[in-house]
Amino acid sequence: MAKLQKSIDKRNALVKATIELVNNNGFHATPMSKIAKMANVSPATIYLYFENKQDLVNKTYVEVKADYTKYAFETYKEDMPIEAGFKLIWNRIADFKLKESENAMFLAQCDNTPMIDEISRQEGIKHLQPLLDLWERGRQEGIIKPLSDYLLYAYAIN
Amino acid sequence: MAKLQKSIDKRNALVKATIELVNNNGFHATPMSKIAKMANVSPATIYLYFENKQDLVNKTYVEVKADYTKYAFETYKEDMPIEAGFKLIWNRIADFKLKESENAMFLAQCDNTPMIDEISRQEGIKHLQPLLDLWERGRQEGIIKPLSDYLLYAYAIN
DNA sequence: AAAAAAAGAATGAACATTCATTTTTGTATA
DNA sequence: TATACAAAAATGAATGTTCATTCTTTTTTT
Repeated sequence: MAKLQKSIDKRNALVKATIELVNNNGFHATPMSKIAKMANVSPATIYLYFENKQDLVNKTYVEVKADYTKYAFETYKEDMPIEAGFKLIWNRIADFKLKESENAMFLAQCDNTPMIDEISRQEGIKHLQPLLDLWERGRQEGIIKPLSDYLLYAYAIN
Repeated sequence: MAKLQKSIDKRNALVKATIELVNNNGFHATPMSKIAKMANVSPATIYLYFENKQDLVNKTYVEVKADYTKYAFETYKEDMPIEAGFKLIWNRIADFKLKESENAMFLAQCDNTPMIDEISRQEGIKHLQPLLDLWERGRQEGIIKPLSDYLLYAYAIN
């Protein structure tokens, strides 16, 4: 009971400010004082909602990742044909990156940086399980060639 | 002349240490003192080779990016058929990520983070021109569908 | 022996976190 | 319904540390 006395709005504002500031400046270059200011809160108040800066960014990461995967798999059904499944998910991911670009950008930074604790990283990966399952199913049905495995390493072009 | 009095070995050691430490800790969490220590040099010495920390990481980025694109396009010829060209480059990129994973990791961090100055970022993009040209050629020859354009946004799955 | 390179220690600013108070909220009593 | 008061929430300022950069001195090179 007594737990949710603290304003959920304030917490949300802190998470939002974290995303925006980290996107623009990176984790270590965004001081707690600025996060506080953007959320209209005193620096000390952040510590009522989060243990410390690391905890704040870890929790933000896991939450955004959960939103992301929820969106990606929203319309997917496990009994879909492999190819249709991939196309669907692929498209949903594209949508997410377009429509929620702030969030997508934040995830990209977290995923390519040592800024998130290993534990929270694992936590985030768990949400991707449906995709890994689909991959495995495609493999077993012989639709995914061994070659693809190797090519996967080049999934991004910067 | 007088310029290259300073040891190229020392400079290389600094660049190498930067890559390793930034990979493990991120830009802002790797102190100049540690970079110096790993390169067997005094902190002050870094400033004989680079203007400041930002300059060190900018230059490191541009150099690694140059290596990367050199490798990616090494065997590519401009008169190749579109598809063959893409496959070749794609494979070379995959190779690079496997064989030079430290460097690839460093680039990924730079490309997904506000840690590099805009100017150096542009500088890095210039090297990718052959790929953009190929893309444009594929478009003109009608081999690349408009749809693909949209899907490009989902080129990565984390 | 002059000039260049390198060193280590010193400086000052930035920042995460804590501390001592103040403000707000919820509730029990009149 | 109004009042008092305890608990929770919020605050702003203080603390102590970390670090980029500079300064002065020493070492190396030519």
